[in-house]
Amino acid sequence: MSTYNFQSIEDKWQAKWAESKIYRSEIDSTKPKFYALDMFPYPSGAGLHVGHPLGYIASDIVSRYKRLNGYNVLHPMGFDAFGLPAEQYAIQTGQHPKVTTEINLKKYKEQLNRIGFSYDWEREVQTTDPSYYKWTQWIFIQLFESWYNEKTDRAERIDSLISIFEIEGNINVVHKGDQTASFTASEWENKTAHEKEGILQNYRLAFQKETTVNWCEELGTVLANDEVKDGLSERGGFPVTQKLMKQWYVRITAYADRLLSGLNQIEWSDSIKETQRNWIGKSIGARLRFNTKNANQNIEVFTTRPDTIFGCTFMVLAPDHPMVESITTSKQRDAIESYVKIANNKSELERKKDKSVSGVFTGTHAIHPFTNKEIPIYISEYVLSGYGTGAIMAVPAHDERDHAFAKKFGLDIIQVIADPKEDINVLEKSYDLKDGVLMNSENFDRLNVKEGIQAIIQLAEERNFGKKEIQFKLRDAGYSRQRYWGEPFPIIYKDGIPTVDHDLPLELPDVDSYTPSGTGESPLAHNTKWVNTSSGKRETDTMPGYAGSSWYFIRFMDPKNEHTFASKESLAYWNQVDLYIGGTEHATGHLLYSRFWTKFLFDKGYLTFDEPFKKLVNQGMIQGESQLLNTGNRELHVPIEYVSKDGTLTQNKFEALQQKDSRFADINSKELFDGKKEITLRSQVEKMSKSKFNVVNPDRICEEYGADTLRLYEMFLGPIQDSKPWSTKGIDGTHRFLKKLWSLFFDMDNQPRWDEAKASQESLKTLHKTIKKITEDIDNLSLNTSVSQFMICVNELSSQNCKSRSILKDLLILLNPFAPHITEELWNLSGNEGFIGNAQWPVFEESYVIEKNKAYPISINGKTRTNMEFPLDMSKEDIESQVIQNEIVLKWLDGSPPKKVIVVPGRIVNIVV
RNA sequence: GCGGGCGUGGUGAAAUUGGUAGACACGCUAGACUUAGGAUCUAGUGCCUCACGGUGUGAAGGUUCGAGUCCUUUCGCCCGCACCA
Repeated sequence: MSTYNFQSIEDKWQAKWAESKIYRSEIDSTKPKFYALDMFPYPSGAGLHVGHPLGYIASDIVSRYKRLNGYNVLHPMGFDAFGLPAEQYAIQTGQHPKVTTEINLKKYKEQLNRIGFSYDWEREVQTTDPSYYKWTQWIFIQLFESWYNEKTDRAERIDSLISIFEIEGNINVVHKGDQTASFTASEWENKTAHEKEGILQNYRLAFQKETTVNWCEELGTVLANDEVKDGLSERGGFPVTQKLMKQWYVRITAYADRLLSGLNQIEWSDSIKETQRNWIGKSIGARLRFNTKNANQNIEVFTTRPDTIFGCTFMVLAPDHPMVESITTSKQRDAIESYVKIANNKSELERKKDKSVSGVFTGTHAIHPFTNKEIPIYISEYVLSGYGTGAIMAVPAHDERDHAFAKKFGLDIIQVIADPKEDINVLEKSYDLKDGVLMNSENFDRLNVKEGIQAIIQLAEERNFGKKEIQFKLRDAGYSRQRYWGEPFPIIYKDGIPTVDHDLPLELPDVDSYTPSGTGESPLAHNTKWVNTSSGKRETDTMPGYAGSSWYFIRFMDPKNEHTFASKESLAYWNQVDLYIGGTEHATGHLLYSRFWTKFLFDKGYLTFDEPFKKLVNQGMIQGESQLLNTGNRELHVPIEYVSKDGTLTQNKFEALQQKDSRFADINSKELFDGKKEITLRSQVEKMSKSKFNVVNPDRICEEYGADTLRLYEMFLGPIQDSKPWSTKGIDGTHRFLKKLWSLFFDMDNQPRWDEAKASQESLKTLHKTIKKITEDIDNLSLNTSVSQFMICVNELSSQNCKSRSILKDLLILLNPFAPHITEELWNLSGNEGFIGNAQWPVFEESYVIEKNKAYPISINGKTRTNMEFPLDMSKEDIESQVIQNEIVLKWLDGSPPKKVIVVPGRIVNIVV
């Protein structure tokens, strides 16, 4: 057998690799390690399309390359299988989600294996496996039993906090958590167990809180902020409303600062770092207290612009601010109440859509802390209760939103910042920039904005009505889902107090129905036998999707350990993920939660690193090329398998389609084709999805061209970071390349071509150019240009009629990471021992590529006109004197002497005329 | 509105970081071999022009001997965040 029969080659080697377990990875302290990770997939029923493996191929190339360079490589794969889609599917079909998940998972694995990845499948993890989620539950317990000590700036055991309370109360405790009234040791002793737990919940890193949450009626569950897009659920696109519920939370806000600063020490793309910075949303400002007239109360506001306080002419509270009721005067009560009612009934989506200015006066005034002027207090929807203190000091001259409000309600607008560049009229338009000097601000006039902020905070602190404060947009992450298909909480309520169930794993029990109860209770609540234990009732909510995915990269290091989530030894050896490849859609979800959990486990002394992913690369999306048929009154997506390569649809195919697809059934085929054999369809690039009938399945490509061609082609399409449309047209080029490679080894009569003769200088040069380029490209993850270089290399070796076995052998090693099957086969056929994966990466030898001469481009006024070859060591002067005598140069000089001649040795000659 | 990124042939894209723009492929054109080709090989292919030559990296300026690359302005597209005080 010596023609390129990719199917039998690929089947054969995949079986041999699996049999010989050549991708098994074990700790080996004699070798440097490399941890290459893919974002593990969520196995849906649709299977993989060609877009999914893009990143997997790239990380597989790097993994194989690192192995050839002597690294001990950890390259695992697993499945994230808890969550909504599987459960929705289970409800629809009445099957247990475990069953459907297993079917999907099997299909995914088959598809992945067909592409020839070098995964160590012995390390596979599934988030739904009790031996895995045992440790997800364990980490939750660690969070529950920890608090964040601001003094040491790390998470510590809750036991130690309780000891402090017992000795001295909470007076000296500084923590990152919810505000807590101070108490002494004896006050602590006298509290009931309930009260104590209530206080501890303000400190715990996993805690319960009753708040307004994103409630999705259709899905019957609460969603995290990053699971909601524009007021609709990310999964399914159902409306999301606000609802008051008691929920579990994890205190990611305690880590806000460290999540922000940690970004500076990891190699991630600017855009994803920026997205995380935005999401964390740190702003430095001040908390200021305003007294109210008559009503003996203080209103606290958060502002980033304390320098503008002299321009504050009114205040605004969020409609659901707790003080609204108490400060509203009887005269205003009706108006306020009806406004609050309307505001509360609005869904998130309605509220976002409505940009109109509205509000109501409470009837009460506040006292300006500097001028002692009375300023009215309003409520308005434009102030959000969830940010800052839910109340603002309004400075219409320097805030666009306040300005609009002031205009509408006829309130004063006082300019307190002068624009250094031009005269401005703040009555027309607010001046929001942090650039300028203070005015109308008594003693603070002439300070610039930065100085003004400092000075006013200082004075506020001295006079005891405010202090410097930092606010984050980042919210604590909701951790409860009222659904079945997730990790159960290891929590039992004893007399209403949540206590830890240490008997792990707490397995997910069976239930009669997966349908949400609609009352906000999880389906688990139906299983009373499970819920009611001898020591109390179990928590019936389950954990969110990100619970299992936040730490899976750790479990891969030691996936079978029954005693701990991963041994100290394996953690110390495999350490951080060196290269993580995945989609950008996880920017504020998975990637942020993983960083949070890593930092937490680091604080607890379990990890020696506090950033999980050293380098992150986001692969672009592969879009589909939809084919649209114009039927006169509408355009229909034609399934791509019916469309010819040139984008036409034949009448025969169309009629076959009519039999299968009811969308086309009532179209009159004769009228549509009107005597023509085929119709040209309109193609359109859009998301690859089942609903657009444009999905290209990698199995089909493997069948028709082979996995090696698929791998090469996906890389050849362009930089992995870029999104690009899939076009099956271009794939012939990479397939042809593999055939050309084959014909370097075997001639047309299938006879071996190679010999043991010494390689020519030319071929050595081609080879070493290639070694250099491929090595650099893989290090930079510029894999598209690598494929080009391979093509150049094979083209050159072909035209050189290269037969040197040593050259061909090195070429196979270089190409192996990209096309593992064909290279393994040729390696074997051309008489090499063992697996090619055990070979050594060829060493680049500069002497082979050094040139003696250079064909200098000779340009006149920057435009290339001719080429002249000179030795590389020729002096500038000698080159110049020869160039100005050149025929073509003389023609351009047209008799006059050159103004200037620039000779850049080894590069270019430019003549100015 | 703020932030990040991107605009190069008919198409996917290269360009040693300021030095021959369009490598490598797809497609297309012509030819060879072939019973046939959706196989293989050869040549050509940015645009305008018979040609000499001109022109060309979204647009307009600028710096430079020289700009796809640097600077300024501007237009368009994609992504993220968004009454965040």
